[in-house]
Amino acid sequence: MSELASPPPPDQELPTHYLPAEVEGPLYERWVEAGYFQAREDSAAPMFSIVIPPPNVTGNLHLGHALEHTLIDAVTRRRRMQGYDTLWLPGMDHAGIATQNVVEAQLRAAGTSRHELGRERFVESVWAWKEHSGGQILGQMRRLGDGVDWSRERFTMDEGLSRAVNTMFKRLHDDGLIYRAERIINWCPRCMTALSDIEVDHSDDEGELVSVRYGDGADSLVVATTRLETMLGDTAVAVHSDDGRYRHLVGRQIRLPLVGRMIPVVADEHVDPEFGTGAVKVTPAHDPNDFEIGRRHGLPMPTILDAQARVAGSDTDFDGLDRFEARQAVKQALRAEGRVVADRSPYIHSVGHCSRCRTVVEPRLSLQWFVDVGPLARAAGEAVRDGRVDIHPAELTKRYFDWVDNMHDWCISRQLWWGHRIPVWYGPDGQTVCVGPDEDPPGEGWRQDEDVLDTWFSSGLWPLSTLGWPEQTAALERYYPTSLLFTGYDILFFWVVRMMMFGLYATDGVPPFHQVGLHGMVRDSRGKKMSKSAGNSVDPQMWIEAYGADALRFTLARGANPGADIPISEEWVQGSRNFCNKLWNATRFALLNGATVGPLPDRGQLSAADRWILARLHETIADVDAHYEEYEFAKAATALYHFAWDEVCDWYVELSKVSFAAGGAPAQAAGAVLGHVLDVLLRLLHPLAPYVTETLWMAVTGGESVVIAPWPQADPAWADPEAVAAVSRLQEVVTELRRFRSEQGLRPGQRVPARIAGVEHEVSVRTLVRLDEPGLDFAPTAGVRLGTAEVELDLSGTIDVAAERNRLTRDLAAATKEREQAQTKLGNDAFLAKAPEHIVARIRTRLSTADTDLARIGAQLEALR
RNA sequence: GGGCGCGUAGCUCAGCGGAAGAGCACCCGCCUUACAAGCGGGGGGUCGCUGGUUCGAACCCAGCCGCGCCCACCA
Repeated sequence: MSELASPPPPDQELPTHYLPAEVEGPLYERWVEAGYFQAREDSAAPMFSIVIPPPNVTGNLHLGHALEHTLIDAVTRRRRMQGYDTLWLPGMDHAGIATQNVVEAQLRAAGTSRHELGRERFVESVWAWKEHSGGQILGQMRRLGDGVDWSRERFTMDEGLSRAVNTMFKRLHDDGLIYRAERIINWCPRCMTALSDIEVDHSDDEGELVSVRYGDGADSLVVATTRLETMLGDTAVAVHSDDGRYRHLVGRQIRLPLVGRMIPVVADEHVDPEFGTGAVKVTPAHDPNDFEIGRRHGLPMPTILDAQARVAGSDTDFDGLDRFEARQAVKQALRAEGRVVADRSPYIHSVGHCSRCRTVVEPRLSLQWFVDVGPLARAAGEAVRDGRVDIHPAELTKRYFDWVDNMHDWCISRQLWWGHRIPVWYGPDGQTVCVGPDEDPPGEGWRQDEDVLDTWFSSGLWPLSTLGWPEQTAALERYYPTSLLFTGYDILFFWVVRMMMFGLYATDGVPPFHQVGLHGMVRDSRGKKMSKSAGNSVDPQMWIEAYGADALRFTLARGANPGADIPISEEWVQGSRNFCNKLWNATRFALLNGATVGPLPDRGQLSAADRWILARLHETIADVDAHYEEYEFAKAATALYHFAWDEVCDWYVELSKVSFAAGGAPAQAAGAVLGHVLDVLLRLLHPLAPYVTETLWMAVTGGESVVIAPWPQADPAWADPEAVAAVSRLQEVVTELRRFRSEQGLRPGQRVPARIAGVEHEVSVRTLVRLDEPGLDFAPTAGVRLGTAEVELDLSGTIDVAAERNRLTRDLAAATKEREQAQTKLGNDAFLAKAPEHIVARIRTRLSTADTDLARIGAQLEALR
């Protein structure tokens, strides 16, 4: 056990309530000034480094940030107390879409757009907003007291990051893993940019399924589509090669209505003969499947929609119409020709939407940059399969594999203006050059690719770029790979996989972290996702101000089961604040009664209560420590909550009053034990409630700071089954007597004379239940018996017979049921033969207990007649 | 269409093979000298349904029913 060689605490006067604002004020500054959170790069201590997910800068701290930082900070504080050298690698989103979304929304509200504003001024605006909201959010983060260096400099897209991005692009490019190709990509006509697969949200929407006859006479068939306007770009009709219905048509040309051009009927395995008519129109430039069919059959691929999804270049009267207008116009025209065979509406089908603006995504043939993820994803999968990287909770590992094993090539070019520009230059004669970080761009007549890189390209470099990569810096040497990445499961694919791929690639096989920890999303008290549109989102700042950062943090931790979402509401935060207050007052009691921190007295000097709470303390240490190790914050928090409140406050503190009242050696022992228990408890709680535990711990121990106090170690030598059993019996007797009192309508404060026999710790019982010694005129009017305990009470008058009979009757029913259950089991030969010894023994004990209870209760009921 | 997960007290959730739990809410009594942000007592659940395995099932298996989430190129 670690004893603190510190002076006895100064006389402390704590107010009766925990006042978070007063506590938090100076502490954070003090921690930072003392350098508790600085990594000691020259130390020989083991190290623990964490990549911190950058908060999205949109102006306000939200509960997601608060949760993430609470948990990461808890992990870090524990590691620091365990003697690790710790480092956070924090950052703001440096190329993220959130900020430019905000700016774009503002522009839209002002009736303009980025295209009117111009590239240069748009980028300036984004920077300005980033500066503004970034500063604001950093200030808010500090209220949580996580002790990280949140200086502005750490959160800018600086030269170092650009260099890392450029280096990675160049390497992948030169290795042939980045290529440029015409593909069908997801295109947002409003944002006017390409989107990667995961930036598209699918939902089941109402549309219409229109069946149209293509061709004439015998050379005709019926196709169905939900996007009728795309027929203007059709270059074939496909059927399955085994489909007898259409065999005669394969290879023939049929006439495309409205447009008039002749298109072939091709046989392709992709077509499902069971679906619809078994014939499908093929629009290679506007549908991913059709594109593949087009490639297999060498079909032309005319584009008939422009960047804003207006019909263009179709050589028809529909040119200039918006895609949705065109859809109806085309249908009218086809109907006029009598070609619409069926029109199912509404037809529910899955439609892709832009995750930024909800606009319906249009598949579009366009020239984009891609990463060939094959070898990268394989390596990312391997690193987890062979155990170099652990994912917590393990259940999410399967999802990870599903993802990396089936990953499509990654479209990394975006037609946005804020971000890292693709470092490829085009020469006047069609030359292409990828310019590396130390190379000058080519001169006159060359122009750089207009596109910028997907935000996750730079984010994926986080573990590297924050440590100075591509330079071989000392930090990189010391802190790569990091120990842990802790983030929400929702960005396992977006971010984690990307970091894995880049990290492994850049270092020839060293994964960027040893462990990945995943937490859930914050929900409201009814389990609904918090969102601004649903109106149930909460500004954590308000709760921090009302209840304190500790209350918010403890609430979040108490709900954080790995990988599962956590519900939260104001009542929960209140409960946590109340818990902080409980700790506060328990400490206050300890200080008022002269609790000390120092060597504990010999075991012989300790009361049963002392030995009991110390045994429970060490069980709790072992328990809580194991939970922390597995990132089971909810279990750690709950265990501490119940130990502190139910055992320390409700029982040990009450029992210690007997010792303190006795004075002398018992009082000294209780003071030492109480001081020790609080010391350890506060240390265990510190990761989850840093401010209140720091304040109280300093008050109790007089130590410099709990931040640098050693992490408690469980010592099985403190186990004490005898004391645990004794206190358990004591609790039963006290509870039974309290129950009697309550049901008899006795006021809690009213002292009652009683004669007690067969009870081990009589003085404790008398104190806890407020029973006086019997006087000369003692005239017992009621009795309570439990086990060996016999208590006679003088209620000076008649007792409430009805209440007492009611109480005993309930007990009788319970005992009867108990006995029946036990008897049934014991009467079962199979049970006796097959159940393990200790289970049978337990049932036998239950039976005998039930028997004695029945006899006792029966006698008492009899006596009431 | 696939995959994963969940249905336990009014609400949010733990428990995951041997006597149904917690927090909040609810009812009764209390300003009892650390704490009314508190103390003591109490009520409340055929653990989604139906079968199966087992001496024993909230817990394991199968099938239903009802919810989530993720993935997916069904025109």
